[in-house]
Amino acid sequence: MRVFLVDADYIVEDGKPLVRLFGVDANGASVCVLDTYEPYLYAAPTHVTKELQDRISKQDGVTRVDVVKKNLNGQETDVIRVYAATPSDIPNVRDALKRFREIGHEGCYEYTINFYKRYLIDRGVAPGAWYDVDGNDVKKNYEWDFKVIVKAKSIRPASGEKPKLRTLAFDIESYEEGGKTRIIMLSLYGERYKRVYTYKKAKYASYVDTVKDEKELLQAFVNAVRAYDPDVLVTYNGDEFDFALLGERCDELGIRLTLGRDGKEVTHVRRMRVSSARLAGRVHMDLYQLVNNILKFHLDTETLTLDAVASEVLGDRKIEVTYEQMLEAWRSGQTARLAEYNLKDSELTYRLALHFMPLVNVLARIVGQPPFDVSRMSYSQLVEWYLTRQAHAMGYITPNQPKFEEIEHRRGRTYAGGYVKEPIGGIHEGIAVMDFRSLYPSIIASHNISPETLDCADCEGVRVPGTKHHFCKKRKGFYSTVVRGLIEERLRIKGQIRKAGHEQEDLKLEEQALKMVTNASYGALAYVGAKWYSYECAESAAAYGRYYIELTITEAEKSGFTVIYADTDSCFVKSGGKIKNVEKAAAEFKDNMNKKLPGISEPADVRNISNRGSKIMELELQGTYTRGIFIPKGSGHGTAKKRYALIDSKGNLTIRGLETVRRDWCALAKNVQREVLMYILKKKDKEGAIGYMKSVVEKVQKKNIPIRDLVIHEQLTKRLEEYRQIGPHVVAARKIKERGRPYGPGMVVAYVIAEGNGSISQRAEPLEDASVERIDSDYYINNQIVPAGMRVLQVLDVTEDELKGLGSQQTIRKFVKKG
DNA sequence: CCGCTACGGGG
DNA sequence: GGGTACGTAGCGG
Repeated sequence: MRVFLVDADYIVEDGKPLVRLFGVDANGASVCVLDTYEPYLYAAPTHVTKELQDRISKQDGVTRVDVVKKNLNGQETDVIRVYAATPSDIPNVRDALKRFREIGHEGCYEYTINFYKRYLIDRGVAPGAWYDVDGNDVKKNYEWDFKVIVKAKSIRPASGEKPKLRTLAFDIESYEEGGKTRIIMLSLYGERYKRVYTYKKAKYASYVDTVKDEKELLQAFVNAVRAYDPDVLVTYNGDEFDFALLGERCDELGIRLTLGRDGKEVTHVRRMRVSSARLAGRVHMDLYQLVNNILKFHLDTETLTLDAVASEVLGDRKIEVTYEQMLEAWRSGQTARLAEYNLKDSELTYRLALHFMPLVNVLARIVGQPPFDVSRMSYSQLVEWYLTRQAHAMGYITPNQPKFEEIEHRRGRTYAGGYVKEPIGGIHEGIAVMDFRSLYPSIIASHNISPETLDCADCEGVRVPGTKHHFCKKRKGFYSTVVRGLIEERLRIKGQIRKAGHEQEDLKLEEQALKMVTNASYGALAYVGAKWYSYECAESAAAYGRYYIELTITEAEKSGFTVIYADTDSCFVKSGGKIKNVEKAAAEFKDNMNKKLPGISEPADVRNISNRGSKIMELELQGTYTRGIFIPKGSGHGTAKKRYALIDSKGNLTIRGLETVRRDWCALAKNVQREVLMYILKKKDKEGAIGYMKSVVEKVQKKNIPIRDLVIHEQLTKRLEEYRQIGPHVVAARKIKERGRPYGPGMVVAYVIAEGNGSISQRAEPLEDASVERIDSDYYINNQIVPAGMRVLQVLDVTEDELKGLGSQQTIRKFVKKG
């Protein structure tokens, strides 16, 4: 039987753990594969003796021990593998072992690897991939909703087409009253399937089912999910919201949320600060988790709302209903539109899932962990699980997660990061942008950067520029080997894509996923909470990074370019005067540079490490632009960020670092910044921009602005009394309360800043009570409009006074000069 | 300017 | 199953 694996967990049966692998067969039928495995951890005592092994064997929970050779911190070491009856014994065994004098607090390893993860790593089984499974049919032994249940005899890697995964999205709407939140509506969306449940009568579309009450709604939901029988159940923020509230309501109303294919209820697995809702046999994909951890780095949107993400990814949006309108609709019984709104959310969630599930599956296959976990991992965790799998395959022990004190200690040590050449402020024309593909990973791979090759005693390495470190020339390091493997695999896939000539969806996806893991590999060395953290390695990679970008800058200048700006791995150039065609010159320059970089010509200091033929380090031409504005450091607030805007020959605007979409800015301020950029970059019209700013300031002074452009939105996240920090939105909410209108946690307070005495916060006025005549025009000018415009205009030597039309001496002088 | 606190997504 | 996200903004001192 050929099975596409999507998830794994374990149960304990007759005192023994049983791994459950979940998947679908070629026809899309649900499959559960049962397999046995033994939980264990490693103990690395000062000396391995028979006596110690005997003592460990007698500990509670320990079933047996054996001695294995493992590479621990670069040393071949005899370690004791300590087996336990069940996974839950492992923490107890570890507690007991750490009290052994020969082992101590730091002497146990890999005791935090969850049992099903342990199984996947050790057996070389990866979700997101096809396997040929041989086994005995044991379906009759279990009352589970799988089409096939087998006890595995063998599991071998196979290949197959795109898996047929049944996907279902859902979304709830809630209403708070008297301190209690109830679910008022619930929608589901799948393939040729849409349904909304609610319990208020109205003239609805045919997909709406009116049930008796909330309890029936919950039961209808459970029944609907089990009838549709999805492999993937999707939400947007379901971990922290939908499933949390569903759990609460089901508890109170006596409904069992039995959504698992084993008939079990949803479990809430704790992860760090939050908990995740997990179902047996179905993948709960919380798209918000994926977006917030991984995808946000690849999206333009700053806000990660379903609306913003769907809008960017799908080009489709939520139905426009404000929170207040939703509450009002429910109160007044105008629920037909609410049902449409609710269903649309599920539809967007469903379509986003179809869009991103293939990527998640590929990531799962590469990292070797289930989509449930992978979709909730941060970048550094993704790399760590990849490294953990490679470590096992290569005989290395995975380092322990650092303890709190260790993290604090690491935090205290900083090193020089990427090199930043301060931008030449102002407007530039004819710009080429070059950057290194995966600069840090390619340095780690090219220069053999790894914790165990650092400052090796048996070879005299070439010093890392600007440091007192070197890396071994004779032996390959674990970390560098793994990163090199990632880079080479990606290059191999890229080669396949090139060879295929046509669009290869699967290969593209694989290449993208490999890039994601590769690019996070430096972070997993530099991040203070990481298992493979190494201050010296991270410092060395950064030092090499500075070396290569500075080399690029020097060479670019020698070749007749003016370097406008450079940051870490990118270099912005324009003609120094003699270059006519910047694009052509930049292309030639990068080809010449690449001949000097490791991977094409061999680097001097890693002569013994074979990298012939593979382009590990590569400078690429990212793009060319007709015009750009660069904002230098030290102007305005926040200095470390790259802040520039570019426009290409097609008129596309690229804005970086200029936060035009911050939520605490009113719409007017955001529009002003964008408009000013368009004046400057598209029309080359500085005076026009100033004139525009002046006209806006004047309009605000005259209060001739629609009030909705001045509204600031902020959310109440708790009850009013709980606030210790009284921000403007809290003040506005207090006023709403005093004036006898409904308010409560979760509401988005819409307010404006009014004239009068007291701090800005104190003068926050709820939108409904506000009139444009009473707005504090000085606040809007000085704290919103002018700062937004000045971010851009300060570079062109425009002063604030000019914008406000106050006629400073400078302004007058300029005016006179021109006139 | 510094230190403390709150925020994100969801309804 | 250990650890306490993470980077930023606003406020008060």
